[in-house]
Amino acid sequence: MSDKLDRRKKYTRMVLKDSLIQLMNEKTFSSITVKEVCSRADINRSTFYTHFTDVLDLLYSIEAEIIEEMNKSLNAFNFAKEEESIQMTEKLLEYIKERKEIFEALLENNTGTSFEKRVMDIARRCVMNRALTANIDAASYLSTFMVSGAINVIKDWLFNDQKQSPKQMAELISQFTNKGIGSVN
Amino acid sequence: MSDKLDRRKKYTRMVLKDSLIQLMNEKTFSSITVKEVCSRADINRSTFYTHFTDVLDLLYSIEAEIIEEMNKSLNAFNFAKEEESIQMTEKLLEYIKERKEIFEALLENNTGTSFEKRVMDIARRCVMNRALTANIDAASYLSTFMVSGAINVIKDWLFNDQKQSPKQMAELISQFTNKGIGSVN
DNA sequence: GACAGTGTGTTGGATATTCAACAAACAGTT
DNA sequence: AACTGTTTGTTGAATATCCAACACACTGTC
Repeated sequence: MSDKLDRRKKYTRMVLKDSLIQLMNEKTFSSITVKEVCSRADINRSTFYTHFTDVLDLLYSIEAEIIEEMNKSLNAFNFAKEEESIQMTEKLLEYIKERKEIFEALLENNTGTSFEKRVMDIARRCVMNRALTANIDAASYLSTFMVSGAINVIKDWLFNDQKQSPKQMAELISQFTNKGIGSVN
Repeated sequence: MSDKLDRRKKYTRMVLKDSLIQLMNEKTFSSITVKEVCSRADINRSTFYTHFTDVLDLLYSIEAEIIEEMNKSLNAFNFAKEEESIQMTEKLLEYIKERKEIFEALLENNTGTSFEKRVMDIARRCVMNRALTANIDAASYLSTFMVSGAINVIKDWLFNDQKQSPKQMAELISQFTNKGIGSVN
């Protein structure tokens, strides 16, 4: 998209995001203040407000970044050969695992909506984005929704289990679908 | 000193210094360009010139930072108890070791002046600074010059040997002086 | 020698960030 | 209820950085 952002803007947003992710690893989302995020990022508080309205807004922008990243992964996945797909699923799982606390924060901040619904919402938005881009055929469109088939397994692994490595998980999931996370082929 | 620098200035100088140190680990000092330093630091080249005149100037500012750090170490060292001194020497040696490439660059860039002379020059400047601050007695003043007694041992360790750990070196040096790196006590 | 390619300093206007200050909302204390 | 301390948005002027452009010097190549 608008990839021609000023160096300063890029940097400011990056450190603010990093700062929030760090803090989410240390305390609950609702206890994190704007002041705290800024002081850790070493960014003036007034600058924060030129980019984001509040901490939740910042969180959403991180989420948007994740969605973009998942989009790329899913896109690449659908066009990958079968033997590469397990490896790609593994990478996607690693990516999700690293951002576990963000999903937790989104969950915490959306009381009423379940974790599954929330993740599916993100997945749906991925599909929307992908549908808008060209060269998306019906098969790959459908395959994205197949992710939901594995979502409960992933959730369990993410928040309860974690006994398997991302690699092992990727292989496990590939047994349930015919191609990694899910594709109708 | 002027510790009330603008956040932006602090950041800019920091990343430029880091960038140069990184590059010095990869190639010779004289082959490093301003453009290169800036591009790695993700800082506009014109901004570079508002802080430093050229790459050598940047290097000197790193050196100045080191000198300041050595000053602190030496000051603390002179007022430390005997049993703490070896430990402090060890820390100082670790600090020097981490910045080995800077000394090399300074050496490379001062053909004609030997390594020993160069280090002694730095040491002298430390002493000058310390002499300007209050509460420096003759003993601690003198002790700084005692560093030179161990300088050849350190040099050998730094550029040839490196078989001993900083801890072992600190103990070794303490055998040659009566208190760590050197103090008349 | 003409030429293309690259790094150097420098400039001016556009843009982003800082800083200090403010009023307002809120939580906890006495 | 008054008080203290903290966070929140917001403002305006000061400051720093960015960016694009420029002339210049240097290097290697045809």
